Amino acid sequence: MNNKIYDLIVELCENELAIEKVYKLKTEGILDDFTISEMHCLDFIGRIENPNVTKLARKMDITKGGVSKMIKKLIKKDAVETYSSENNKKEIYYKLTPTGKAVFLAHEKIHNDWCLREKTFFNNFSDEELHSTVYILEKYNNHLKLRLKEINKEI
Amino acid sequence: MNNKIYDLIVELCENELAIEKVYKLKTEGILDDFTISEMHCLDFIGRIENPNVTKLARKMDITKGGVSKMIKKLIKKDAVETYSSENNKKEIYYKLTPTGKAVFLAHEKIHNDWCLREKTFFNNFSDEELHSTVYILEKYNNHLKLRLKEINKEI
DNA sequence: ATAAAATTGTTAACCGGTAAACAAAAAGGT
DNA sequence: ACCTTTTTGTTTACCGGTTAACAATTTTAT
Repeated sequence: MNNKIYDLIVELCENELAIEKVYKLKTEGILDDFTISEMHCLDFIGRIENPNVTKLARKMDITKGGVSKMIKKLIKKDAVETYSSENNKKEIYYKLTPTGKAVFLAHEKIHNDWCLREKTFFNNFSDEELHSTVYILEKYNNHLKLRLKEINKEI
Repeated sequence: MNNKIYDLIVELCENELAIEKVYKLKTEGILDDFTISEMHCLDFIGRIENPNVTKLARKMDITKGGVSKMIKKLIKKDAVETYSSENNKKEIYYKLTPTGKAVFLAHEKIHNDWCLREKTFFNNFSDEELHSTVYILEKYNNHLKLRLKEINKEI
């Protein structure tokens, strides 16, 4: 039994990845002018307080260089604009333009609809089954986080 | 309860992704000369019967172009060589050189060790908990596969 | 047998992201 | 106040992968 579960988890991740891969093909309207990565970036800009490249890189788990380039594109597409504080001339902050906000909202709606639909799937199971699964998944997530720390320490 | 489980699954995927991201940093020896993607490709070449670009692309779930370029690199690194059949002058097949086999085996060992270690983690749970989780994960994997088919049909 | 259709592998231009080097600005220690 | 260290954002060259167009070969239909 405990042999099967890990394989199922691996398969789960593969399935989620495959779905994310084709997901862009479903978007329409204003979202069609933006890639998934750009939507993702706009999403973070819309949620973080005074976002700059460094904060965004940390939250998005990609490099500063990657964020920097993406922001440039988003500015060119008129979805993002910059602002800065008076007492710090090094940091540059970003905020959504009206276009950016429209993308943010459209993307948020799709995401929420998707999550809702996925969550209702789990109504098919008994409380006991759900409880056990939540228990195991919580433990395994903690385990993975420890593993990640281990690997980072070893380097 | 069924609200929590989907969030845990999302988190699980993020954790697995984060681990895969840093994993390369742990390799040593002959594996150091190859990237994770190259190891992954060698793995498929070692397992598929008469692999050609098309078969590999299908199994690896990437494009033929992507495979074509990667193989070129692997040939240059002397990990892969080509062969062909007499009754088909269009298809090109690939096989591992001794170097490629060495990488294949080293990578396989690391992978097996990792899987084994992960699997033992689930010894910590009761049969009942494991049974429920396996049940739900199996159902959810089927659900995701259906979703994937749906999305592909819509396009 | 031959013409049309499908399949195979390659290439060019691009996308999203990385690593490393860099200049500019800020923070800290003395 | 001054020098050192740290932090910030950008850039360059690259990696892995995609899309679309392409030539070559094979398959299919008639």
